[in-house]
Amino acid sequence: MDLPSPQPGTRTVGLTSLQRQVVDFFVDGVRVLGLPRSLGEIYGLLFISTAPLSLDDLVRDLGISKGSASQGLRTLRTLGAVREAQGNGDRRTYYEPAVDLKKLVGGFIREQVRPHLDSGKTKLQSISETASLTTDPVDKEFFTDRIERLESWMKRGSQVLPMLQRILGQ
Amino acid sequence: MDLPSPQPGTRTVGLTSLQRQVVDFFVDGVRVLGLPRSLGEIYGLLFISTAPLSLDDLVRDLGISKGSASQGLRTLRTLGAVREAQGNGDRRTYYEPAVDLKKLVGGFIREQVRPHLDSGKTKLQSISETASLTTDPVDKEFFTDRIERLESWMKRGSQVLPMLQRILGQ
DNA sequence: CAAGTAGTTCAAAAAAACTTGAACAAACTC
DNA sequence: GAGTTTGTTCAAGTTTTTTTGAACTACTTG
Repeated sequence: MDLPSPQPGTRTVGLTSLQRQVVDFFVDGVRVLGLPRSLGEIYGLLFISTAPLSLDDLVRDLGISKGSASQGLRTLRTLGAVREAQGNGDRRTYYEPAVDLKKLVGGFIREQVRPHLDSGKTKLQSISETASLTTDPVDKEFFTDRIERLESWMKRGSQVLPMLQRILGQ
Repeated sequence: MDLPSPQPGTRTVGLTSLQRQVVDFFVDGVRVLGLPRSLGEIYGLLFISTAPLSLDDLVRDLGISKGSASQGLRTLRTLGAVREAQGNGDRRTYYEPAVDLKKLVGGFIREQVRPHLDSGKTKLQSISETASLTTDPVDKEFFTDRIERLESWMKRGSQVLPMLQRILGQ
């Protein structure tokens, strides 16, 4: 009744070769973004699935633990990269991928980039205060100059994000 | 003759509090970019130094190993984020930071982003070939649609990079 | 050219990040 | 309402990444 038992040492044995290739593609993709491998696996499989998948589907097909799947799905939901599929007469939850680049980029910016930009701005303020205590006028001018530069970097970063989202979104 | 000996368990003890704060700022910064902590430490210290620093300066002030400093400097050079300072009558090499945002972003794109985009495009081609073997016409149409979407994402990515660089550069 | 200095390399150690799985809570079913 | 099923949590285990440091190369200098 069961499918052929998995070859030991090999994960994602239940996948077709297309699925495996797409999963790999996204595993690489999320790695660039500094996100864990499992996110790429989950998103990738959803992306190339013709129907929504449940947590158990992911556990079985990807050969990952329930814990990984659960946490991965949560992160992907937070990022707006997956959503629950509607209307399948079933108790369990099925997921489908968000495939709108603008939305994906937006979620990434909101969750991963903005928080760092914001904390950077806070840090910069206290750096500025520390620098203001400098007594040597030559040093002080140099520090002020560098700090202004950092402030301009942060400002540009903030300006670029909405642009990025606009450019990438359709 | 020596400075007060370092407090055990604490690194970067040789730094002023301004230096420490700036180093922290960059440590956070490089982490977002998925680069190792030591790169942030090294770049941060160079950034807030009034004069170029040698490898030994970095080892002493940051409390990192010679190996880390050497490898970190190499990566930073590759990224175009530091360069050798000219004209100090001395055998050893002194480094100063590149402080032009355009150049920094350009180096990051060239070294860290482009290679992944390129390998992604290659992968996508072979995915496309695999999908073309699909017999079921409904599946085939779905796969084709998804792959086209990926292709459009990659294309947009490629288009955005130069724009980004332009927008951020001055 | 011997002794010293600057810097690199890379195997092994340490640290950080990710995944697992067992215990748990919540919701459903009969 | 006892027993399933679905999904979450988190401490412990595993894997991956980063750092260290000792051995080495290549200069330099007296």
